[in-house]
Amino acid sequence: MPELPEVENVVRSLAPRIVGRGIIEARFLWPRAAQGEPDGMAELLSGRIIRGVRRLGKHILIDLDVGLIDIHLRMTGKLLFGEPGPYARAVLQLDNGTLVFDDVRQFGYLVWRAADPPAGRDALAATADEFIMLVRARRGRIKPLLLNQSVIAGLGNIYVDEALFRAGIHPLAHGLSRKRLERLYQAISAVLSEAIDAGGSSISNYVDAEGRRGSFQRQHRVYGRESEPCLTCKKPIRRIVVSQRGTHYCPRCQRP
DNA sequence: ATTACTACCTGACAGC
DNA sequence: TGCTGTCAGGTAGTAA
Repeated sequence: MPELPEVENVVRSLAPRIVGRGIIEARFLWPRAAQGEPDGMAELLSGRIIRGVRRLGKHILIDLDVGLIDIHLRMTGKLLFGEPGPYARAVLQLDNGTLVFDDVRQFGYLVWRAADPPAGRDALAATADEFIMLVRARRGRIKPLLLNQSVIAGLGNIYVDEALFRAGIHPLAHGLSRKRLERLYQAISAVLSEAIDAGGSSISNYVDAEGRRGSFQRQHRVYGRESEPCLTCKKPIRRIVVSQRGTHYCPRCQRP
């Protein structure tokens, strides 16, 4: 579920409670959350000191005195303080409390790594020139390209649809001009920073590490608005499938 | 390089 | 109340 703005809010809510703390013990309640190495991971994590926490694309990276923890929430992962519930997959006992990795669908993971995971250029960190170069080096349709984390990291289904709408670009467009890519870059930067400021989008169950929901879902212009009137031209928003993902766009405002 | 399809999972919701 | 099918903020693997 979480994309860049949600992960950013998780990181910000995590920082004041975990940076500088020690990890007393790590327990994996679901071995696959440790990518099949629960004992080894628990061993590597216990006794470590947390030096910092940051975001890379959709990854949460917790820097330790030795290596780091790489957490990916995938669709339903959450990090929460407090007692583990029925969907707890891993528990970090810190010297000041308990951090629980919760994940209904069990797609996410929490693993120790010696160094950062591979990732494309972070969508918020990229400059306009970098963004344009990266996109122009590829041939395919714009939506699948923006979803490809090894090119630009952080965008997911909601924010791609929202950014393409704001830029007036059809999700299947390709070979875009420099001018249209500049407009797309501005749209991406704007939608991501507005969403971060709104605490992210909580459509069903996203919450940050303090359990707070976001409110950006109220500012979605196309995502989840199939058949509703376009906020610009009143034409009904259309839903198609692109890359096996529900894709929302305005057939009048977004031309190929 | 790009696309298409399957798989990993559970839960919410619509329609019968 | 079921039951069935569809959908979901993601990504890996495999094949064409």
